[in-house]
Amino acid sequence: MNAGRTARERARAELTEEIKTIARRQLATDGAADLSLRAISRELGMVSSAIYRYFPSRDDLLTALIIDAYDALGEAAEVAASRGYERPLDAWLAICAAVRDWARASPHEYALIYGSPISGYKAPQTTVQPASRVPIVLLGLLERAQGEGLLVVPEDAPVPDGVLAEQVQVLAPLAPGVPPPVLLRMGIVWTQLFGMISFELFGQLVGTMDPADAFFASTTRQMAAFVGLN
Amino acid sequence: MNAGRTARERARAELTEEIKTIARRQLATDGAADLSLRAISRELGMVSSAIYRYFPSRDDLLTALIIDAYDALGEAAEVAASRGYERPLDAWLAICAAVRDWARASPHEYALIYGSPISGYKAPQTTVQPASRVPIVLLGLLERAQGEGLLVVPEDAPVPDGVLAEQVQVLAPLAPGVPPPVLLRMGIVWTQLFGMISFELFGQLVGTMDPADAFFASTTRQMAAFVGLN
DNA sequence: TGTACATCAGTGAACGCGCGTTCACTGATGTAC
DNA sequence: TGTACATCAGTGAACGCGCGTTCACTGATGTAC
Repeated sequence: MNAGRTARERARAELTEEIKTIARRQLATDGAADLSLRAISRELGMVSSAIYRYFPSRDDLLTALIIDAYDALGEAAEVAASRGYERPLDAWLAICAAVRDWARASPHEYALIYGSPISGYKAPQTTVQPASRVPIVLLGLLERAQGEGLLVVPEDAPVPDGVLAEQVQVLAPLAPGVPPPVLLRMGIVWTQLFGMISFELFGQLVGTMDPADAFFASTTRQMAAFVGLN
Repeated sequence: MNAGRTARERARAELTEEIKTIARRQLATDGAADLSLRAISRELGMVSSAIYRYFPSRDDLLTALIIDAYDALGEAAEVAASRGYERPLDAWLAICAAVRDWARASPHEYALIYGSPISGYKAPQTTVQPASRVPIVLLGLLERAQGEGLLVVPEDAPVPDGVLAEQVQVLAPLAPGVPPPVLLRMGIVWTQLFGMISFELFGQLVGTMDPADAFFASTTRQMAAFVGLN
């Protein structure tokens, strides 16, 4: 391990991580808009300009945090998916739970990627691939269920046509063999999952479905049936 | 009109509105976190301390904007609901479209109320009632459909039990006579609606379902069936 | 193995900026008699 | 209707704070011969 890396390279990698760790902690207390390079450097015990050796600007640090967040969430979903459940339904429930658990454990990182856009910040292309990990997991699950004959296309699921049919086709390569009506429903259920989690974390469920454990459990089960996983 | 109001009172009401209008415009360019009383006063041509005659603090201005946003959205939904559609299904589609249209026309006000919480800001109780207007409209629609015999409880809709049953009961007074399985599904569909709109506005659909018109239309139709409106 | 040079991490000072809020004040508007 | 007083809108200066970014620099680490 660390073969061929100089002390300088190791120190650099460590400090880069440390900066991100402190930034994440700041995120948790102040939110993304108040993320401050000066505050980070203070906590590091360094002069403020030193940060610029590691991140060329505040936006670059934000981008790194966003990518890390998508990756952490994506990995949580992938881990849940590969835990070897016999029934795709159980894998589905596990993935949904993993996404929610990660969000509840890291609410500010969740808000960073699924909350309101940050003013003045434009996400670069590099965030696209990490952002797609969860959808890919979900489509992969459908694909597997379909292959095992455990996907029963719901009778009332409409076949998309027109523009929508084309848009749904974009998903097809990630789940060949899964019929378009199911792909469309996965899109719906995908927005449902994150909508529900956002409502829970952002306080919209207070007074009704909060605490949301029971609501979440029932909903993910119903959504499974909605896409044809039984 | 304006009976009994002094010139002072009128001027005060007008300036209060003007401050909020400028604030909303600032929201649209900079986001809520960057909302600045000094910038508003500059645009008003007044000295920065003058704002304090109208809003005791920045947080109070934010609260006013939040309440206005909830009220504007609530009213849009109420107007759509009372347009006299024969079929509850059409009223449902109209309400969903009205919510989306308002959100697309006022994306920053939408983000203010349904986006990430604003750091350091704690919403007071006064926002609760305006926030409940959309859910009340949706429950009222179910109630009406039920009364007209146009609500067909879906066969596969599970009856909530345990904690969930109690939570669903909180909604019951707003839609007496509507069976618990449908109330629960309305909760699900409510999170779906806003999840889908947030994804559209916050850029999460880019690359797949964006532009989202077709996706939105198909989804709201399927969600109507999901709650039993046909 | 030792030396000369290049690379890079971190310093410290500075630039130019913006913010929310308080406070004593002037002068206009409103009210009571 | 006119006067005396109270209310309130807006001023201007100040307090105390924080920010991102640049730049010339010192000194430590790494590399080539």
